[in-house]
Amino acid sequence: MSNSISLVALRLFVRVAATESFATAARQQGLPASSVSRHIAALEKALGQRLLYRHTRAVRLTEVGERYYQQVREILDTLDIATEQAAGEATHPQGLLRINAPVAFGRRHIAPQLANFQRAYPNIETELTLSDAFIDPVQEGVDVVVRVGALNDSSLVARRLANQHFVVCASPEYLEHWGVPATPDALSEHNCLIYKGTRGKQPWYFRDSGARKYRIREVRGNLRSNNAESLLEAALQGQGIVLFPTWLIHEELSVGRLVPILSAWEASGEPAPQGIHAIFPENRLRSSKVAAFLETLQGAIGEPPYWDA
Amino acid sequence: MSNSISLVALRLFVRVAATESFATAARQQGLPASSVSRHIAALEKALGQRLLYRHTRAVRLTEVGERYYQQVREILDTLDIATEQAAGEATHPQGLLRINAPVAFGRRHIAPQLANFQRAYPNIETELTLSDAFIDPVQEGVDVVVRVGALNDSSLVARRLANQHFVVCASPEYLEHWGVPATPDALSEHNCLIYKGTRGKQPWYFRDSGARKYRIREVRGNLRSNNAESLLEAALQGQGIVLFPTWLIHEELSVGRLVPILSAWEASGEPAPQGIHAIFPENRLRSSKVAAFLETLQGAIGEPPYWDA
DNA sequence: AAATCGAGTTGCTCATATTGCAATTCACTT
DNA sequence: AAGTGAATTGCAATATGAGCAACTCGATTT
Repeated sequence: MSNSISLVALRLFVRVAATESFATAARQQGLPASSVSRHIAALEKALGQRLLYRHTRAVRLTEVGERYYQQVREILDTLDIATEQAAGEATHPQGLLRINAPVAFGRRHIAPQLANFQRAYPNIETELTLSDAFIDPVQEGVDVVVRVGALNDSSLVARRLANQHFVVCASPEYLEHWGVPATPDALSEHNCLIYKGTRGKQPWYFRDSGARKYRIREVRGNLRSNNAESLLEAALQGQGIVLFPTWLIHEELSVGRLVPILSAWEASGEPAPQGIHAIFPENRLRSSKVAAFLETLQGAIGEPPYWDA
Repeated sequence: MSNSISLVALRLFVRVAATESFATAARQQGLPASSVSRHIAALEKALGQRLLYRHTRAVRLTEVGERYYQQVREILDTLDIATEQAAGEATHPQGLLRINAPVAFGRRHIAPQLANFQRAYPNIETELTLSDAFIDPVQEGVDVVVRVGALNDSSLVARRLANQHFVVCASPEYLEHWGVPATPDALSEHNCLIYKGTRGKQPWYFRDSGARKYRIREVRGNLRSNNAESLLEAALQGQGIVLFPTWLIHEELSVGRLVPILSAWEASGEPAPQGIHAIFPENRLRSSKVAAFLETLQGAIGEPPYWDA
């Protein structure tokens, strides 16, 4: 009987289905796992159908569970938006806003804005998590995810917050000691600190001012890392030359602890320009909390972004 | 907080909004009025918004209430359909099916079919209410409404169950005593029992077999009623001539208690052919209960309907 | 003008459902 | 073979909703 179904049960089901785990669903909702178990059981009993296969190690949706999950997720989202609107939150947004961002970008450009944001919207509680691994907002139950660089898919909506510019630079001490390279080719004579992530060594791209295509320039050096801030640290200590997006080093550039070089060329860490995006499930598009946050953030960053101005 | 909202509260809110009354909503859901009051109050508290104006005599939706009502109604319908599907009811429909039909048609052609239907779908509980006043399925919380004749609006979906044919007829005794009119014009010499409903006296229409348009023929008589079965009763007792749809009198025709006359003409109680329709909210379209019922009913009626065969 | 009626709300008690914790089971990992 | 993480089950404390009755308020009736 559809009358014996409870909203919490549906919410929990969606969380369990998204995370494929009773335990993390329980944690996300701040309930004991036992409650989750029982709610799901009650839901299954009400439907007379098994929604999830419980393997010891993993939880998998059954066929009907899969269909039901998709439908219920959509329904709950719609309900939440409708409720939010009715609650007048469209004019005075309130509630919990969960944000996820990359560590470096989040610390530099999200966290500092949060105070402003909270002041403008005192009824919004924010929860900022920083992580560099890609986060699926629907799986994690997060409202907005900020990502730098390429977007893979999907059923998610992205909004460009800013464009990304790279500069080649080094500390004054380094340049004084080793000289300033005059052309990209000259970099082969220098110690270049290279980012090496999951996609291998990040090549350095250059193009003449005004040219359309970037060309790869081979560079070498004695330090590679998958952690940008370590490379930055090394560069500050005069160990070598780095290629970084401006949002990461605008502070160091402005106080002169790093000096841009090769300014006659445009450099990049990507074969094509990449932006900084906010990503969220399609349904969150109309959430006033998300809208308010993005509006504030976009406004604070500006166009061009303040770190490039 | 959208988390403190309960499904029952939403269901009750929809019922209250549809009926504009706490009391009837309570009755429909089989709950004490106090519970309804408290659930609505809780919902309003959760939203921080008043959804309904309580005037002593009537309950009216506020502006936000109106919007929320539309949205929630849609959401609940969607949820119910999804749940029904997940419960495997698509293959084995079950649950409660609420049907409303006009008194005369319902008694003759719906009620007798119900037994068959119940046998075919033993898990469906049916609730048949008969009433001649037009019923809004969403307001009354009914799944299917059967209506004869013109459809007014609306946001509802209609499905034609059968076409309606009229015949002019009288009892053998009447015809023996007063003679058989040879043409429609001759009716002016006879006692015609006329239906007089909310739209005034129902005129009688005739056309030659094959002609396209009906023409009104004035008729008179000493009995008018807004109740078809009273006229029928009078006709059976030899009081006069009646014009009725075949579904109403096929029994009497087949046993000879009424005899059709003027068969060379096509008669009608409406200026244009009118059908018999099943009406339901758009969302119920995909309800397997409703689908099963309509399928069974349509099959039982046949094409042409059994009362015309 | 007083009385009545219908509709909604509020107070109170009782039954039921839910929570949270502890104990148990189970399958996989070390 | 023991250990671990994840789900389920049992149980006591608690919170929640149902149901009934009393109460308020405004409109219609007498």
